[in-house]
Amino acid sequence: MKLSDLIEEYIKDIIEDTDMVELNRSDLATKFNCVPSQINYVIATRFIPELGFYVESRRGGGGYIRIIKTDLSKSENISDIIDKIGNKLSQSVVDVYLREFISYNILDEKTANLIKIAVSDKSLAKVDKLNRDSVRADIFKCLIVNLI
Amino acid sequence: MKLSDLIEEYIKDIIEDTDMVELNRSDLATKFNCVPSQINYVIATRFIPELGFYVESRRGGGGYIRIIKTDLSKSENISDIIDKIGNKLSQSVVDVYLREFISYNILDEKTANLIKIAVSDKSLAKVDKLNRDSVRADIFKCLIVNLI
DNA sequence: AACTTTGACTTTCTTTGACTATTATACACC
DNA sequence: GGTGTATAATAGTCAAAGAAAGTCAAAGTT
Repeated sequence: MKLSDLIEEYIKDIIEDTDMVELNRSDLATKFNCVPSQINYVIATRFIPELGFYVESRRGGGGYIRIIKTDLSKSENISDIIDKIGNKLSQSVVDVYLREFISYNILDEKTANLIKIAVSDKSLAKVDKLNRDSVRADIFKCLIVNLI
Repeated sequence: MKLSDLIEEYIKDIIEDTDMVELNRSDLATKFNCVPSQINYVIATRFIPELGFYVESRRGGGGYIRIIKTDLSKSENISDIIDKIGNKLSQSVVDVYLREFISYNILDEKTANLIKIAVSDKSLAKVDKLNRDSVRADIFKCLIVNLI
């Protein structure tokens, strides 16, 4: 079995109980006798939001990598939805998606409204216009992936 | 290892009751077995005005460092809170706000989590770093205003 | 070709220590 | 007793060193 797979398994075993792990990158690297960046590789390829993982970290003394499992129990094909969304989104297309999600009971109205605000032009006023639709898509997808 | 976190926690424990602490820098440093300036570091990074702390001090004999917490729950209304937030926000400061909002029942956990994701570095990956904290602040404030 | 492993380089956060600034107190002098 | 001055007791500042984690591309595998 591949090293990355072993590391993945190791991490998932820990997460199983509490839906959360806090790793020390270099310790883990030492444990598996690999370079630290291998850990990043494993995380980047296996603990992605599409699979229901949320990752946060801190550098410096006492640093950590924290992986949180967000409950995916509902739909199985979020990644299909995400794929379809693409990497640019106008405000009006967001509305269409949200209405769709509501009608399929994927989201409730309150949540949908919150998302709408988060990705509105008002929220993104400081993002330059050329970039805005792709930032909007990022936030939108991040939210969808983590909410559904 | 995470000395600063310990010191932060220690101070916050004391503040909790009375919304105020008066510290003796060198005693505290001795207690935590560190150099006095570490205390300044902790204060400078964790007890900032954006988070509702006001710090005053005096040197010389009988000197002190006094940290006063200006309670969010005492804010008259949302606009006070928004004002306090300022126009730049790091991810970690967002976390602190969200925890605070939860503890004052201003937000429920689910909503807070959604906001956290909406303004995470992951969502904002395409916003260039110089701008990111101010975009984050915009989205955050927009959401707060519309949710509360 | 796609996936994995490795390593050099970067960025961020923390700890430490030398040096500086301010305030209180003790003591001398009138 | 008031005034000025030295000394001690604090706290502040800043930069260097240390401790993680992140990035990215080259090399290796399948």
